[in-house]
Amino acid sequence: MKGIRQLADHLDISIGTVSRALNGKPDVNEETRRRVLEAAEALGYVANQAGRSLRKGATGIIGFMMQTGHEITGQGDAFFMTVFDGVQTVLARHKLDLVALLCSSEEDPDAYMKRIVARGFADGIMLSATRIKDHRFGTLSKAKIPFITLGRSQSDVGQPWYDLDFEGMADTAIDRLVARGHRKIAISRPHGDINLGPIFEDRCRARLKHHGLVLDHAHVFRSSPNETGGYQLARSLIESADRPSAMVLVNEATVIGFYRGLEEAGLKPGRDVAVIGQYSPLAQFLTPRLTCFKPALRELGIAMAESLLATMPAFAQHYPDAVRRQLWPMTLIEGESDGGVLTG
Amino acid sequence: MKGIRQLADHLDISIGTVSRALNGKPDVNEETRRRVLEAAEALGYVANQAGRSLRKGATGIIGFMMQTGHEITGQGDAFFMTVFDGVQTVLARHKLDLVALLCSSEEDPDAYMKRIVARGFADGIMLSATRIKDHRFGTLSKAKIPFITLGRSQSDVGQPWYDLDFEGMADTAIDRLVARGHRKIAISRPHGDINLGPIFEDRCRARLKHHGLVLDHAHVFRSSPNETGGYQLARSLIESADRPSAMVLVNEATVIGFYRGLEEAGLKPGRDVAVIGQYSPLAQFLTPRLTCFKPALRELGIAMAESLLATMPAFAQHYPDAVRRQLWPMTLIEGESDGGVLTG
DNA sequence: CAACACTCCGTAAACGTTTACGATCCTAGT
DNA sequence: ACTAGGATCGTAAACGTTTACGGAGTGTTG
Repeated sequence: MKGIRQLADHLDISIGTVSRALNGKPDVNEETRRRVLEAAEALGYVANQAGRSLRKGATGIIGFMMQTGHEITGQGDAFFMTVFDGVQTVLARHKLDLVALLCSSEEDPDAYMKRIVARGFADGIMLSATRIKDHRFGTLSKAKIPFITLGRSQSDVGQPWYDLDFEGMADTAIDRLVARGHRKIAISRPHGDINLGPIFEDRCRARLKHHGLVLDHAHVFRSSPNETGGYQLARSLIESADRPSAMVLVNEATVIGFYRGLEEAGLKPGRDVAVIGQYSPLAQFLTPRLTCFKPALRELGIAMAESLLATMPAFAQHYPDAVRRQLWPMTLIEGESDGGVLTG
Repeated sequence: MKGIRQLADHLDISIGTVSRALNGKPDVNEETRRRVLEAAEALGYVANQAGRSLRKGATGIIGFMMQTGHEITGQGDAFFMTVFDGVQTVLARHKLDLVALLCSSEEDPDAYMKRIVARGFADGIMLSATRIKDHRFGTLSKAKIPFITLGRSQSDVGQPWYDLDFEGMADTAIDRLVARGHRKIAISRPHGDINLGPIFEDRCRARLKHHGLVLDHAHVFRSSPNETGGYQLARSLIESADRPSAMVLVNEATVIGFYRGLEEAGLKPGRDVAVIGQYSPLAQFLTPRLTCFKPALRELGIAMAESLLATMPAFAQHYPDAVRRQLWPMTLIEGESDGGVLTG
């Protein structure tokens, strides 16, 4: 089946009518519409995407940008896959397709986004791993491409965003540790310029201050968001002067390396060092089970997709009260990794 | 910048010349070419993808299909991300873009592939999680879309494929366990119709037979390719009559759940039950460290991309001796999880 | 000087859609 | 019977490129 031309000839009607029939336009006889749909099905006709995009100036694609090279995307694929799944269910309603735009580790993320934008790849973009200064925001904004971010940034241009409620996580984690008698509490934040870093550190510091405690700068550790990063984190913690009795890990991928690092030094998580982290599918299979914060990721995907569509003129009508920006709650899952401080 | 028309007007030359200059065609004066390139750069002109695809009948996109909903893609994102990274480096040479095509858990993979093919989404496709009978092969073959699979299938249509060398893994793992005195060896294979299942089981059985041993059907376990699947696997193993002393896990995501399951029953991996698995970033952080088989994934991506391009007329010339099909080797990483059987 | 070759460039068609506009036909109201 | 208006459909332009073809100009050869 070549194109709409052949389909029209086969039915002996004009291509205009065929197009209208296929696209559900009103001014076409229901009987003809039925014939057209049947013939299209029978002959396996599907509209050519290039032709359609060219004419309509839209691609019907929503892109989700990710970085390959697991240095950065150490977040575990369960994370993104689950979010994607939620996004999909919303996009499917509007016959939009979701694709993951994969930026190679060899390419600069900002340059990559420029290419994607210039090519007119997608009608809307979702992006994560937001940095403190993130040029992708400006690129998208200038090109007037609707987008939403998972994560905040100083480069905010008024776009909608969602983010995990790391503030809530910080507060609850600190409160909990303090209540269990911990006084010297350490935290880890992603290294580099990931925006989450300062947000989490500042909030932890503030909450500790609220309890009359201080967050020692030497107790703010930076780690790669992966297993090895967690291992090195444990090493650093062990060697640190005035060793803290508790650690809050903001990145979920570090926890297993952290556990291992402690164990090699004869320290047991939950007994010698209290550990609180972010949920990952591993959390409940660790020994001791990790006390952690778990976001509802599929629902996050749904909400983000709706928020994005609400900013796109073609779909906004369907989402009059989508929540534009939101700190996404995480629920506490109690494990045994955050025991109290040793008394005596 | 609207289109090539504006750029041509601005330079006061025809659009034909501009197009030729931009695309590196020979019959254009080098001086004019320079001017065109400079102006394009200055005005930020980039060719509209829809127009170009329409005319050329090609999109410049290679798609890699994945399933969301981590039931299936429990393989860990480090896995795919690393493969992608390799693929990218090859595609970049030809200005091809790689996107991940995400099939929602709610949609049938075969139907999804049909949609993608019909839309003319990509010039070439890579796919994984191949099933014993996989209709995607036929869909792609009929549409004459070049594709390569990561994994084999009975639905083979002569397309190029790569696969991890699970046969080699089976042989080496069995040999190793047998040499350490194990006689009752169990294996786990993915449940459902993933093609890897029968391949791995058959090879393990054959290798055991080679040693004069039999693979009891009751000792062939099926598990979901994720942490929970591993946990349930341990439960099943523990409850099984005539309990095996060793287990070979073909899926890397199951290992942590398996460890946990054993521990809860007071069994120690490497002492009470020997465990051999497939590498994952977790492997070396488990206690005991997992003895496992590790593929070079980035290189796999490179090789697969080259093999795919070799089947595409437009690029074949660059890859005269790409390896079309290949069992990708895995190297043994020795941990402490596969100790010998208890004597006495 | 004719003939030819070569370089460079402009013209226009083609790719497959969607959609504004107008034409046709039919029904109903006067 | 005449007109208004609605239902349905055909026509053709437009979207932005690439590329086959041919033309103009210049230089080279016999």
